[in-house]
Amino acid sequence: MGKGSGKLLLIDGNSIINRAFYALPPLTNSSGVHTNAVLGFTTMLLRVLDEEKPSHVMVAFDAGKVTFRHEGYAEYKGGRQKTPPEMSEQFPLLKELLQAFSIPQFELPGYEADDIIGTFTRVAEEQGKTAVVVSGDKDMLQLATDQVTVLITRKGISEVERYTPEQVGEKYGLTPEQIIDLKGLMGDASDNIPGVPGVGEKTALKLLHEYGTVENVLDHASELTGKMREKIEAHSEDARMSKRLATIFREVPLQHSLDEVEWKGYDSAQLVSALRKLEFKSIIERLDLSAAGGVEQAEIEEAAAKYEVIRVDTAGWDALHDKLADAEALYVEAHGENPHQAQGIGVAVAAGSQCFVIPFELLCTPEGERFRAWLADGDAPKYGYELHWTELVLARCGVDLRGQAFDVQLAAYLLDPTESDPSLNGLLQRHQLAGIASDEAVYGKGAKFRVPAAEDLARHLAAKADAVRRLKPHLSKELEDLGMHRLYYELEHPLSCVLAEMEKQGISVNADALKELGVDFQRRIEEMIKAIHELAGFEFNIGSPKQLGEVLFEKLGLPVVKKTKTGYSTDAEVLEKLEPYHEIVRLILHYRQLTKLQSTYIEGLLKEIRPETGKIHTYYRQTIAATGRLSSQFPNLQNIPIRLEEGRQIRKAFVPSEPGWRILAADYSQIELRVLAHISGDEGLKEAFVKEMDIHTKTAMDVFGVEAEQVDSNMRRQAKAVNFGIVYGISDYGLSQNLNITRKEAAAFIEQYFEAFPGVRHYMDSIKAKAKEDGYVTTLLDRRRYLPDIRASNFNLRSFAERTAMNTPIQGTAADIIKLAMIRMDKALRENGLKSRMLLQVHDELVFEVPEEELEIMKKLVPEQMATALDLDVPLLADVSVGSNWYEAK
DNA sequence: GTTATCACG
DNA sequence: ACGTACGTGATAACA
Repeated sequence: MGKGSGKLLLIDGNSIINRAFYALPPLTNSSGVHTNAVLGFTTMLLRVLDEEKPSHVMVAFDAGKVTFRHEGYAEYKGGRQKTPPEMSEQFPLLKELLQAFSIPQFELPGYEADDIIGTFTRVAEEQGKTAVVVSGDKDMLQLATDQVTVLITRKGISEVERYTPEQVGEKYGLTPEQIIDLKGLMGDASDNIPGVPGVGEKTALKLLHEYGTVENVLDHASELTGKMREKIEAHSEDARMSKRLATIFREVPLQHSLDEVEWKGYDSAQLVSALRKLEFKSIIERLDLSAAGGVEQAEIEEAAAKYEVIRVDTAGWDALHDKLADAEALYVEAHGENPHQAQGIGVAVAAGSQCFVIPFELLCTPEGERFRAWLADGDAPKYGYELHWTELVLARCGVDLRGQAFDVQLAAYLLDPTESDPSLNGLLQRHQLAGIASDEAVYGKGAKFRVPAAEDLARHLAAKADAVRRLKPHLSKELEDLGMHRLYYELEHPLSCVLAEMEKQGISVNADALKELGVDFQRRIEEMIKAIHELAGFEFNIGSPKQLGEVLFEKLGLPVVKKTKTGYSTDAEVLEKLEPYHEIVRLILHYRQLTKLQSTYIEGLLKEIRPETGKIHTYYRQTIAATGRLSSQFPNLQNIPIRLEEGRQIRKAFVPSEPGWRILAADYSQIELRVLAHISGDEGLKEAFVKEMDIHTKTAMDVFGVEAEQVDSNMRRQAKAVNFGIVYGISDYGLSQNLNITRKEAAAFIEQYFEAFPGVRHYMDSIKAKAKEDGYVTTLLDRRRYLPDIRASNFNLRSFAERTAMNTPIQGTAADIIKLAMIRMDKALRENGLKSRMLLQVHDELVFEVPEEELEIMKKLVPEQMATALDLDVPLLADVSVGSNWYEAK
């Protein structure tokens, strides 16, 4: 395409979809997904394509919420109504459809669609091409020139008004450039652009016909009279700013050439499949595409909504009971993230060609008995979504769940643990299955949450149960294909049931002990506040990093060590460096420490103790950590203080739930370095563990080239840091930061380490190479993590991916091992008929409560099960200890 | 909602 | 030359 020929079609995506949404009546496809705005957009698009016959096409979208316009005026677009979920759920659909049309989409953080379009028209003009801009926003008229025509939708979107500079002149008596001045004076309520109050279109036009520009109007304000003069003089700054806000920025840094938006038409098969998904039958017919498209899409359409929704109420139970033998998928809906608190909404079961939906209130009625028996029947297999969470929700109203056969969320996590959208809709989309309505659209968001009418609710929950059923075969096949079948069925799936038991059990926490500690902390915090304010010379909020920064660096003039994006950094690392300068710093550090303990651990934990039982029930999330670790929420019991004595006291409140019982804790010794010894095969490292040497001392000996007797505590400390660095995927910079040494010195340590442990060096090199080759890394049990950035040309991204490649197999294998140990312990407790209970997991530690008479056997059994969970080339070792609370079990 | 900070392995 | 140690969750302040 040479210069001078060609016509660009530039579409303001946000504006058009917005117009379309409000112009067309609500419309949903058979699974309840709203589609009216996409339909309107499509109609407009086809019409303009037909009429304009462009050579190039693109659609621009606004990206993010904050643009450069907010820098000068934070209220820009403020007070706008939030986008209703029925509309926002249509954006992904539209974007998918545009892809099927082979139409490129542009968005750039910090800029709006009209800026991108403005930039394209500038480039088009420079290259002697013509352009047609489509928008619902009259602001765009400022772009009109001899080469650029602007189409503004009217009456919905089926018709457009065509504006060349002449037509702008006819309609407003202005040049296109003056449209900006018009807006500067009259403002725009929808974007929260103020303009001059009291000046509307009429007045603004009159002024502009007389004076031409905003600036000129302001310069000649003295020639005006009365109210008008007062208003304009009082709001001259508003007018100037409004003009700036209304000006389209035409220098957006886009790294694209016009060639990239050249449009050669769409692929019929792709388009028809997208249109079928949306169920836009009339458009398929209009384009005469009925014959196009593969069988696959037809199947998808057929699979969608091919079931009957049956609402179970007081009368509907019998039909459900008859079909329970065929039931496949279960979906339990509850509102809230915390399974120990979520409010039950409804239960859906997909069975044969029917989906039954039971309101949650009916679950525990006498009529629900047979259904509850089915839920509790271990021989009645159920596919589900987040079954572990579901089990806890049901348990709260005394309903047992057994027979979990497959969890689509858990499976999806194994297939890609870093996938950010774990929702059912996300899963459906990734497997190219028909989507369902978004929760946001059905229930509303945040405070506006409402359970819809029974019929709408039933349709939604039925769609979810059906989605689970449709997903299951795809996911289990993929697990099979990737060789992850055993990881799922032998590790993660059984573990989810073990976790649910632990969480239901909970751990007893002595509230009085916590409160007592809290009183002490509070007294000391108040003393410290006084002392800090006295040293500063005035009162301020020490907890505010902003105010603290001002006090330290402006009032007291301490040196600025580090900055954050928003101001001075005041984190512990910085404060430690500042300690010698002023005694206030030490107090602030201590204040921080105590307030952390008070708010997160005293007050936070007290809120989580259930008054009826005195227990805390955490929730282990099994599908969060990219490495395969668990995470703990509501509250997090994996970060209870231990490193500093003051915080460690908190652990005294964690006690056995039965009189006379004890807390038993067992933790793996150096599990990650042992894993490293195994997977790297390094002889020296393996030998160190076989001979049960102190690994940090051994490292110090090799790195510093000295005998064991010559290793002092400082050498050992540094060697320990090197070992941490190795596990994290070492870099000289990271190690230098940690040890407060120069990068050169750190690099020398690392080199020494690799010379002492050549097998480790080889492992680090080969795992990076393998990751580059495959695009992912795996653990010993074939857990997988993709590293898309491993081949990035950006140094930072690539380096991050390389460290992850080195760390994930180590951290992930350690996670595999303790998970195995948990399953084995659970089994061992049952098989030996023991009363002891597994309560907590903290990555390399398991915590139990044990009756006195089982102490001896448990002290042997637990470390033994942990040590033999997986057979490595080095021994695994678990240390065990017992106490009357978690503090003492150390 | 995002940011800074800090608790753990 | 590039500039971060790996993996999490909770809280208070701020926007």
